[in-house]
Amino acid sequence: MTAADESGPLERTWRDVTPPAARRMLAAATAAFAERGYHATTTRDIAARAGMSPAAVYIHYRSKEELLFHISRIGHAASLDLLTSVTGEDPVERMSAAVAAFASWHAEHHTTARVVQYELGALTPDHLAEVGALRRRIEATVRGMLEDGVATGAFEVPDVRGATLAVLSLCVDVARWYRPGGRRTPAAVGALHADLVRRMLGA
Amino acid sequence: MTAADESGPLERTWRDVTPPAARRMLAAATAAFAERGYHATTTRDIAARAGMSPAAVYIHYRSKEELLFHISRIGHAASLDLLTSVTGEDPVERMSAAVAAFASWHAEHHTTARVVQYELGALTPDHLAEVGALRRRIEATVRGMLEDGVATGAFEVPDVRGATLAVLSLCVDVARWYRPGGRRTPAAVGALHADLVRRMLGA
DNA sequence: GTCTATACAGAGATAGAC
DNA sequence: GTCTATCTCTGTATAGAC
Repeated sequence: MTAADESGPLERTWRDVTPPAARRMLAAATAAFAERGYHATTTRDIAARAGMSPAAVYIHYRSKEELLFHISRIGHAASLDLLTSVTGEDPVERMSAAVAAFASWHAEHHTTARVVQYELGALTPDHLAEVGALRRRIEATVRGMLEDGVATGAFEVPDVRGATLAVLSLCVDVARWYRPGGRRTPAAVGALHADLVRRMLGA
Repeated sequence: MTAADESGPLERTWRDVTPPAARRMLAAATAAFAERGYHATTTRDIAARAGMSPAAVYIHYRSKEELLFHISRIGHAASLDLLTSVTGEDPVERMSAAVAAFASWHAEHHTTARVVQYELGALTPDHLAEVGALRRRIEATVRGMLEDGVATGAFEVPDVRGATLAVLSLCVDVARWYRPGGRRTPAAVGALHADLVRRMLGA
């Protein structure tokens, strides 16, 4: 699949971005930023991947950083949605479902996830603040699930904040090591991590 | 502590690098790469942090990438040393000591660790291959400890390779979120992670 | 070994035609 | 909205004096 191909399931992240040219640019920039990093990527790279001229980048985005910001905001919102849409009576079940979804998202969408997790430093202070608010909600959601389980006695952890950090670490780090076509499918990564987290939390 | 200050314990990583000017440059480059990323760092930044002229970078290093390579190689070797120097009869004790050491290293030396873990993509193919060999030894060392524990029945894990990946994830990701002056000391991070890993492995 | 000065290439962003 | 052409600045690396 090329960066400009929007038909695959991987590109449903940009579904709501219009017009199509802006969406292609976003997908192209995500691929480029994930592969080489924000600062190593040139606006010419992005334009070429999107099949357009170098100047076309600036039709829909004011700057290269604004492109990054949109990717980061949409990516953070998508992963937050994933966590908040988890349901279930049992805290252990909720946590398992959340970890499976979150970890497999970091595998399936490892390009977007890499930009989301590792390019925060390239955002302007204002944009970083906006994304930071989403990140705090993500952390609070996981911590809430953990506290629920501790309250019912389903989890047994000495340090809730530390355990929250560890759960997020396990999932986020998937974006660093995951390679498509490797030993594990995204679903398998999710299942593996859900199991490891259950044990880590003493469920 | 400034980047050029070599007296602190944090700078013992570069102890064996001579002459002193080359060591200062390495420490300055590490600080800059960790703070802003390799590609966002200019050779002028590095030189200024080391208190020298822009051209001084090229007295001891052929290129900016060579500077990165030295940091990466020394950093990888240091963290591998940490793991291989762990001793003890009991596999659980060995794993706990290894995780505590490895995780706390990623906190204490979070600047070096960030360069080591997140700037591999900026290395030339030859340099990446050399560093890759060290990385495989690091992974094999952790996997070996895990297999030892499984053999004696001290650990109970369904997927040894997956668990190895998870143990490394937990430790490596410390370099991403750790901030000095935060809630936890490096030693506390090490202890927390050693405990979480013990439980994750069913010890 | 270190400096000042600078060559050369490449990057982000804009102008103006279509 | 998209293109071609280009402006301007910055960045890596080198030359040559001291």
